[in-house]
This record gives sequence, C-alpha cells and structure tokens, in this order.
Amino acid sequence: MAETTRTEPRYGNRPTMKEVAARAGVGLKTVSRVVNGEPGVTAGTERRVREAIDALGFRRNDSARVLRKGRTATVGLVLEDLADPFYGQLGRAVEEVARAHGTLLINGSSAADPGREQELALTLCARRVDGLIVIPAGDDHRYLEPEIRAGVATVFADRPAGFIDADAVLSDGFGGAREGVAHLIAHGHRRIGFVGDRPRIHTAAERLRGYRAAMADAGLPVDGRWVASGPTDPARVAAAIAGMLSAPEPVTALFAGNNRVTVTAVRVLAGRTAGGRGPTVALVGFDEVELGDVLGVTVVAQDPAALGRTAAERLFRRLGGAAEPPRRVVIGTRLLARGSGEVPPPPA
Amino acid sequence: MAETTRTEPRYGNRPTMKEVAARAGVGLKTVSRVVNGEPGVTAGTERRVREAIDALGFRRNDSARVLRKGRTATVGLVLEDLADPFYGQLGRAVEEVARAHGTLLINGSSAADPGREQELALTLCARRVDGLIVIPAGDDHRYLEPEIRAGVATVFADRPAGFIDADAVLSDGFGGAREGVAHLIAHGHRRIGFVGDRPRIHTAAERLRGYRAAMADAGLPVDGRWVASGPTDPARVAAAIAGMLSAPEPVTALFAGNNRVTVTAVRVLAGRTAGGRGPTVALVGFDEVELGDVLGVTVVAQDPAALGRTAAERLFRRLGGAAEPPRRVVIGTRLLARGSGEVPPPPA
DNA sequence: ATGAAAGCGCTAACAA
DNA sequence: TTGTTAGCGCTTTCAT
Repeated sequence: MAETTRTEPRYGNRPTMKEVAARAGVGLKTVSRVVNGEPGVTAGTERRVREAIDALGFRRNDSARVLRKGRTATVGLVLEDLADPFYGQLGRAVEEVARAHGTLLINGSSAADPGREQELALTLCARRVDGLIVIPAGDDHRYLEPEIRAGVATVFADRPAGFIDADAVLSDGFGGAREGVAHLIAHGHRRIGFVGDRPRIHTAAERLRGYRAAMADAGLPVDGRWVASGPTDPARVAAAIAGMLSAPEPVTALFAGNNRVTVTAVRVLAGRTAGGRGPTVALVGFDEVELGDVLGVTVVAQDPAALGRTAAERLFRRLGGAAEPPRRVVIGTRLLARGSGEVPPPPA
Repeated sequence: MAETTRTEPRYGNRPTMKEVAARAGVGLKTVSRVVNGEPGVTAGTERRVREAIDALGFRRNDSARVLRKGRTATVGLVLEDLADPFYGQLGRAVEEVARAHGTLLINGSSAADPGREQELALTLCARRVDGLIVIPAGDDHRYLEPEIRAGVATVFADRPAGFIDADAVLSDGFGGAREGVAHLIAHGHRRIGFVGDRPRIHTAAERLRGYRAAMADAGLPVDGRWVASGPTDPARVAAAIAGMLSAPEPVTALFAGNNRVTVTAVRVLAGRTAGGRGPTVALVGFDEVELGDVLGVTVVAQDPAALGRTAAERLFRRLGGAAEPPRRVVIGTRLLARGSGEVPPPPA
C-alpha cells in the first residue's frame, strides 16, 4: 500500500468530502462549494455531487470546519439546574435567541456547585464556544479572565460576576422583596418572617436586604429569630417555619425568599390549616410557582424568559462587535396579589 | 517572511501548544503530554510547561482534538421544550449519567415541530456527537438511518421512533391511563371525559387507548363528545371542558391526558367551584403537576428522571459496544390518590 | 467554473 | 524521557 501511516479514526465509517469528490468525479473544493451553497457550480455538476452525497450518506464534519474557520457558531449557558422551571424557562429563552442567530446552544447544570460551574464553563471554552452566559454558583469568576481576554464574550445572568467586571442581567431582588414585605405590612402585619437561601448567594442577600429595608421603612424591629437564611431543602425550611410559628410571639406572616421555599411554605401552611390548629398565616413568595394562581399564592414574580432573552441579546451584541463598557441591566418584578398575602393578622 | 500563506483564524488570539512549547523550550509533544496527564515527563519539565501554560493562558482546543481522535465525548438530546418541567427533569437525569461517563450533553428543544427535531438532530450529528437521545416530535425517523449506520448510537425516549427499529424507553401510557380511568369508574363515574393531545402523538394515542380500554372493561359506552383530542393550549382545553360540562348529559369526571391539560382543568374547575355553579367534577390527570399534592389533584405519575436515566444508560451501553438487538423498555406509572379523583358523581 | 496545495491545532506513531 | 513527522476533514488561497 501507498500510505506510510494508517491511523484509525474515521468516526465509524463516515465518508469525507474527498470520497464524495472521488465518487462524483470532481475536485474536493467543488464538493465544498455544493455543501455550503457557494456559487460557481453548474447545475449539472451540482447534481452529480448531490447524488454522491446521498449515495454515501455524507454529512459535513463540523469539527474540521470549526478548526479551520475559527468560529463555532456555538454559545454556552451554565445554569444551576435544568430541572428547575425557573432555569428551564430562562434557558429556553436563550435557546430561541441563539437559534435566531443561527447558533447552537450548549447548556449544562452546575448543581449550585462552584467547582462544577468552573469545570463546565472551562469545558465549554475548550470547545471554543463563541460566547458564554453564566448563572453563577460560585462568587469568584477570575478563572474566566484568560478566556474573556482570548475573546470569549461573557454575560452573567440572574447573579452578578464576582471579582471581574462583566455584563450582568439581574432581577430586582431588593426592590421586589421590599415591595412584597411592604405589602404584608400594609395588610397589618408587624411580625414577619423571612426564609431564604444562604446569604452568600447574591440573590438571596438582595432579597433579605429588601426585607430589612421594608421593615425599616415602616419603623418595625426585626427579631433575629424571624430570619432563617440557609439551604432551602424542604426539611430545613419546614423546621424554620415551624420554629417561627411556635415562638411565644409568633410571626403572623412569612416572606419566602425563592420558589422552593414558597412551595414548602405552602405545604406547611396547608397542613396547619387542614389540621385546624393555629390561625391562618399570611404568605408572600419571591418568584412564581406553578398553579400559584389557583392556589391563591401571592408572589413577587420574576420574568425568567426576559432575563434569558436580555442576557442572550446582550451576548450577541457583543459577538457582533459592540465594545461598550460592561453594564448591569436590572429587570423589574411584579407583585401578584392572589389572596395569601392579603390575609390580615389575627386580632391581638 | 517565511510563510507562503497567512490565514487568519486563531480564535481571537489564543496560544497554541506550539507556542507553549516554544515558550517552555520543549517539544510540542511534551506539552501535549502534560496537558493530557500522560506519563513520561519529569517533574521539572512539567513545571516549566505549566508555567508557560499559565503565563499564556493556554487552553487546549477540543475541536482539533476531536478531529484527530474521532470521538467527541459528547451526546445529544433532542427534547420538546426545555421549559417544561417534565422534560427538564428528564434532561437533568440524562445530564447526570453523561457526566458520570465523562461526557458532555448538548440538548435542544424541537418545540414539538418535526422539522425542528430533524434539523436539530442532524446538526448534532454534524458536530459528531457519539450518541443521540431523541424525544420524537415527528413520526418518521428514517432521516436518521445514515447517521445510525455511520455509528451514531441512538435511543428514543418518551415516544418510539417511526419507521426505524431502534431502542426506546417509554412510560406505560396505556396502563397508566387505564388505571386512572378505572379509578374514576370505581368511584361511581359512568360519564367520563378525556382531554388529550393530538392522536398522532404516540403518547397521546396510548393514553386514549387506555381510557377506552378502561371504559370497555366496565362495559361503559363512550360518547364521541366526551373525547377531545387536539392541541393542548389552554384556550382549546378550556373550551373542550366547558363543552363537556354544559351538555345535556354532562360528564361527571375528567381524565386529563397530560400535565398541561391537568393544569388548565384545575383552573377551569376551580373557577366553577368558586362561582358556586354546578357540581364538583372529579379529575384525574396523567403526569405530575407541581403542588398537585397541596391542591389535592389525583394523578397518574410518570417518572421523568427514570425515563431519562434509563435511556442514557442504554445509550452508554451501546457506546460501550453492546450489540444486542433494539429493545423497548417500558417504565411503570403510579396512581396517586389525593382527593380530586375520589369525588363521587352527583346523585342522579 | 474548477481544482491543487497549504494549513487550522491537535494526537498517533515512531525515532532518538 | 523527549522530539519529529504525518495527517484528522475541512476551508482558504491562488492558479487554471
């Protein structure tokens, strides 16, 4: 045989352009032209090439194309959990914008683990995504500096980047929480509990800040036992709520710092009412929950799709060459009064 | 200059292994060894290489690697809608299995459009995914034959493939629907409505078949006006339900063919009860809805995570070389009685 | 309108 | 232990 080295790859046994060219009796470049719809091929030649393509089941190898062209037409999205409807909606919105730009989206879950966030983001960079949208799990993003310098457009969503200056698209957690808590105060509550995520999470901290601001605005004190910040697994949340409600001076209303907490709070409060024990407790949740309208759950709604869409549009503006300084975009929230937040406190 | 051709790519301005090698004063292959953790490099050499890597901000270009190695360590997942919690959970389960196999998952939404399903699946093949999990939107998958022949392992999930013989992992829609409807019959209902998706969707057809089987088992007739198969947007579903309930001989119970229908049905029925008009209507839904437990919605629950996990495991078994004939795996459902399905019909 | 040659950044094979 | 060479499948450049 003629070859000196015979290395094995070949992806199963996929035909290459070279083979298509041989079969069609044309040059390699002509096949390339046909495959990419470039001009300069006569109808007859094109037909012969297409026949060879179909006969061989040829499909262009995009890895080789990418290697040569330098652009992958791919963007990455690092989110927290694909199974969470909030991120699902956000991701879907990003996907649609990417699609409109002829770009493939690769998304992956960090599972709220900073190490996984970094691993995933860097894996995507190794695959040479043109751009990256990150929903931070960690709070230090300096690891992305070399990538950004090398030209990977990067936008942060839902939470800002840590220790680097970059675009960010956020919900108004402070304003939303403040409005939600003020709503409870307006309905007569004075002892209001806050149950939210770990305070090192930016969104959680902002919402807690909004809670404190609303209380301060009304001249109300905040008892330390009314604030429960930590992991939002059902067990911990249920215990925290139970504690606040069984204290000598129990809270008469709850502000839930995210949708996981709201769901658990609804369950706990439903159980209390069903059992007939204790008075009805008012509830306002941050972020929407499915069927919240039917259940009458008052919430401060975010717009996850707007968050994703805005972040993606910003990313593609950058990819298009926009060189403005990094900006922070804040997306407003909406208070949806549905019943649970309008329950007055029991008469003293 | 020495070069004859100077082509431009270079991905922004990323250093290559060659440049790292030059800076570290070693050969290209030595850098490759360090980057890939291969043996045969002294500690001192390795240190110098690592310094060069850090100084230059080098990151291996996986496109080039893939081109050479022939395996991408990537699998694709074509699902219907990332924002739907059912698919979100399924996707997340696939992601975890892929991760455990050191593989990246690329998922994308078909938006229930067969054309988009095909476009997305073939795009993933062009990127040379090693394997593919498809949740069909269309019902003809012959377009995948060349890909499968070329070695792309393919598994279908939630719905079977059309016109090709391939692995499939499905929920027991027939058995689940039959059980759910039998449950309503056991509670005294004789006129039961079915609201589901378009019958050309395999899952929808199976569930409708289960409904008919349960009715037949009990010797009950099925009035054509009790069956509404079509798109499950809220408007159409609400209209269908309203029609069934306002007929001269109205249905006394509803079986909802998917979670979208269940949500709309809950809304419609809640509205009726709130208005005080008409009797309470029993409801059993196929597939879980969030907060369904709190709302007391009786459902036939699927296990989307099990579906995803099982499909992914099957895919990786194939990638590992398993050559068994294609198999269909059916995952059972569970009836969760929570109240709405145990309401008796009004006295005649 | 068509094709030959070079090379994208990496890894496999082989030599030193 | 380390380096050199060839080539993965494609696009770019330039010649015909």
